[in-house]
Amino acid sequence: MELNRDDHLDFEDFLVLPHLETHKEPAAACSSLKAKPSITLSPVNGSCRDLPSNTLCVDYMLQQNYEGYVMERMEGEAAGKVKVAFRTRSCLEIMDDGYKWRKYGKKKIKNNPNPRHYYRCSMEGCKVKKRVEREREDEQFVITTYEGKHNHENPAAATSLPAHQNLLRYH
DNA sequence: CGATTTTGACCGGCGC
DNA sequence: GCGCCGGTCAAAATCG
Repeated sequence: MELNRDDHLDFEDFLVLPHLETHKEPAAACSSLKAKPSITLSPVNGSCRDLPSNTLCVDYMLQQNYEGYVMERMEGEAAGKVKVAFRTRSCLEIMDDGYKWRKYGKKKIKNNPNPRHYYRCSMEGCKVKKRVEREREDEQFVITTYEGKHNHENPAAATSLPAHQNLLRYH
């Protein structure tokens, strides 16, 4: 099963509101996060060519914080679900993406001194999962993975603007 | 007092 | 079959 570039729309189902100005970052360590993010998608480059066929790598620019993300279409029982992983330069591991998350696990992963955190969407009946871990080699990067699709609106988007308008607002 | 976090236990898949 | 590894459970602690 192949993915195509239009599937990037699913990304917005997970990370609707990258309003980093609410993160209260320590000013000295995270000055690069102060600017409001803008989002553009650029063409896939060659850096991800070893990925299996059910994954798609897309470059993603969040102003001064470079992102790359990988989408994977699940097979078997989880068929139809999409997994999205991306890398963030951030000194905080929890980013406010507009959804409410309940933590359900923490695990030390082999070859990584930093623990991995497991979250589930706390909305009733919503099975979306998220995991967050800091990269081993470069501690300034955080890897976030979303799995599944929300069965409800983003609560933050519902109280203000539709999701795509929230994105536009920061351009 | 309800919701969430913490934390070790538990469990299932996989390689040997 | 066994042990490692990553993911989840669940009871107790903590939070608001």
